[in-house]
Amino acid sequence: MVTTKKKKGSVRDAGATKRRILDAALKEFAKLGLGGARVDTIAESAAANKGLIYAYFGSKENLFVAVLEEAYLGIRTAEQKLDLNHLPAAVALDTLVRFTWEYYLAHPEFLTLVNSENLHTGRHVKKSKAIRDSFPPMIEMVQSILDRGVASGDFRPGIDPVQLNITIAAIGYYYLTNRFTGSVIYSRDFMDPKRLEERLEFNLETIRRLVRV
Amino acid sequence: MVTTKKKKGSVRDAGATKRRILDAALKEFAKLGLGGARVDTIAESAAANKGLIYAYFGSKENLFVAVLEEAYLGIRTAEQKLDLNHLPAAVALDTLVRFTWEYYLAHPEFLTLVNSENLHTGRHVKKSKAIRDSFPPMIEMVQSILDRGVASGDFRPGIDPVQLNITIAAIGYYYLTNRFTGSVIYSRDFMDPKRLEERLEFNLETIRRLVRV
Amino acid sequence: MVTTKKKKGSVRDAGATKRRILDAALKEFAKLGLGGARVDTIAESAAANKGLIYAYFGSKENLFVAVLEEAYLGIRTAEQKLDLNHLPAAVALDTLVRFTWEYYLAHPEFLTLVNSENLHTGRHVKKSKAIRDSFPPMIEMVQSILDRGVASGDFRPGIDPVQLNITIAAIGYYYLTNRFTGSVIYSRDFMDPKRLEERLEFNLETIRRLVRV
Amino acid sequence: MVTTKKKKGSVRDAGATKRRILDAALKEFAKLGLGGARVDTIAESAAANKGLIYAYFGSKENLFVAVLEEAYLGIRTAEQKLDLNHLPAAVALDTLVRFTWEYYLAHPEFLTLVNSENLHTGRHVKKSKAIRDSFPPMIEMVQSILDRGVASGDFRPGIDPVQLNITIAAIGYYYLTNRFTGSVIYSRDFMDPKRLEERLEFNLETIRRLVRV
DNA sequence: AATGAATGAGTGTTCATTCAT
DNA sequence: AATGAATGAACACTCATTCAT
Repeated sequence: MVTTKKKKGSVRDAGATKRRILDAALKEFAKLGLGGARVDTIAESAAANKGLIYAYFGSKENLFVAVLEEAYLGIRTAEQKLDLNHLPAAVALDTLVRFTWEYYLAHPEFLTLVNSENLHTGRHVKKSKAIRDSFPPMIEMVQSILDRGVASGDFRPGIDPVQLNITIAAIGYYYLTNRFTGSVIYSRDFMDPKRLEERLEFNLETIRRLVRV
Repeated sequence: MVTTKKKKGSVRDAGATKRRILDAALKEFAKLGLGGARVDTIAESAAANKGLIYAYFGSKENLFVAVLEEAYLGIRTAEQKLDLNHLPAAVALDTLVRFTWEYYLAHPEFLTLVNSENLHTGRHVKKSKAIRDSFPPMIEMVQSILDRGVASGDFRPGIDPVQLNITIAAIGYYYLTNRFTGSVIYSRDFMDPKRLEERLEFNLETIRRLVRV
Repeated sequence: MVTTKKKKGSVRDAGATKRRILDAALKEFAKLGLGGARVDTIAESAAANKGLIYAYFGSKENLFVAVLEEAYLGIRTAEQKLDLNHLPAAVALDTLVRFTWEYYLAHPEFLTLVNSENLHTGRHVKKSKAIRDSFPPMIEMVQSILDRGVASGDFRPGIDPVQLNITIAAIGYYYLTNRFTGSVIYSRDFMDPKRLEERLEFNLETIRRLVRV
Repeated sequence: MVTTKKKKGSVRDAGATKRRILDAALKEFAKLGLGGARVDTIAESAAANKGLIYAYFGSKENLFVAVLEEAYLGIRTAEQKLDLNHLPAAVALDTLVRFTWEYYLAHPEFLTLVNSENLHTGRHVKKSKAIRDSFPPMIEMVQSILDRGVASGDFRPGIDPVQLNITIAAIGYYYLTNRFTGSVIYSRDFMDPKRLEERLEFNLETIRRLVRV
């Protein structure tokens, strides 16, 4: 039996090629934004042909949407795995704050992608039903944590889960995306491990105080 | 008799032309970032010749630095005018939180500029001594508010003014820069006046709770 | 049935396109020098897209180096074909003088290219190992002619082959590159066939007298 | 009596300003050729305003003509001062060869200017009656040297003074304008004092042998 | 499925020249 | 006589996209 001949690493495997393109695109878009990213660079670092990008995704912009979608689904999926509903409210909230921080730290591309998308007025996110659909469950989960905390007497009532969620994101996100200007302006290395630990603690305290009675 | 007006607004006044260029550049950079901004567009909307941009600023990048510098000094100057040292600590802190929020709301360009600068790893901010020098006094001011609050028994001790400041910025900044994705994702109009008011209140509460004993 | 011809001469043949670019570039650089040459003009007269020039050569300057290299190797190759080592010394030297003259006449681009390169202080020639390596064999050949001439009693000893070579080049080169100012200044048409013939004879005599005992 | 007020070194002295412009232009044109020269650079290094260049010379090209004219007249004037008619033919000819070499060495700008003018097909030289008129006397002088040499039995008859003159120029000019490519190609420093001396001797020998009986 | 040659509309930047003062 | 602000036409180079093979 004859096996199909290969060239380079490209195995005439549409799925694998698509995967490599998405990975390369994520890196490129994360590093340079939608406008700054170069299709040539993506093709090269995906060890794929430029034409394939157009065959599979149609345009640079569509590729960006695909990448953005994967990024949003990535964080949502990881979040769901936390299984916060089985934890006491206070622990669940701490876990969420910690998870958010650590996810951002491990996936700085996510932050740049979201920034880039907002620079472009959210034009692409609007198109993606997958992204829009991924959020309500998350809000519900936060709501449920809040409800349980109120029931247990640990949390004060009346907290808007959306506002809370935005704040949890904000205090991690801002520190990390603005780490470059921050490091210069405040004369501290924002990425020093000690500093990162310190920031996480500060954020945990911020959220604990925000919800407690 | 009326003095003869020249075509466009250009009256062979270098200062005025520079001003128009800076204003136009701020808008363009804010809307599209450093990479996405077009020198042609800036020239056109400044009613200035493209060559003049190069005569006065040397390069698109230098122009960005000039704009960035103005933007940073703008917020710093406005902040100083608050004269927070003459207010009771709790009032001063509320004022700072409110000011930060309102400044961001009134100057959304500032946020995009900072985002763009961070996309470019803070390369330009490093070059500007004016920007670096503008921050220490601000930190001192926050420190002084904290000190007074601790002295009056209103605030708990041991709060890092830098972390506090970052958090004050974060909870406003994040909501506003990510208003486009936010509006889609959370299915609410982030810019609705009611929502804005609500967010400001939430932020005030967040910071009050963070510092109190 | 006739095979369908593509528009222009571009048949998606990288080699052919490169060739056309080099040919067009040679003409343009020869006519206007490195600084005066226009990439657009080269692209147009090569019936190639401007982008391809950059894809293949990287920059205008690199293209110039490629052209310069071809030009130098062209004259060196033609010289080698003369096979002077099998001729009596005096004949060989006459042949070299005549060849040099005729090559310059047939390839005036070579002269302009070298002038342009010297205006740019030889910056590009330094980079090209191919050019540097092409000269030593030529000097050896001239040396060998001189040796044979001395051995046969026709030439005087002690002549530096490099100085001789420079002089052979000089008396042809100068007349031809400066033919425009020369024609005006000396009120004669430097390119008149009679005049050219006359100059060649004068040069032959100059070199014969220079080497004879 | 009131003396006119001055600003900088600019004395509101049309003559002096013109002089400074011409000097600066000579340097710039010599270094970069007509095409490569920058009007701004000339203005700056002449400590003159760009507008003045246009007021005095009309255009960059006219300025080039003025510079070219001065350069040609400069060498012609220096040549006349040699007063070769009072010297024995052989000495006069040696003196001319030596003078030509030394003038080129001391005024490398002259060579670049002439090269640039030939790149532009002698367009400007044609316009200058002053340049055209300066040559016939020189040819007559060479003719007279040749005549005296023939009469004294030192030189052979029938030598064309124009061809001789071209050769005298060529053997110096070529070596010097092509000193950059030459140094690379022949692996010797063409500007080393020893080498220069050696070349002059070689040239003197070349011309002596060319004219002798 | 995959390649790489080819395209055209930009993009930042430069520069000779003009003109109001 | 002198200045410097202003202009517009280039210019080298880039890049998303298309297409023949």
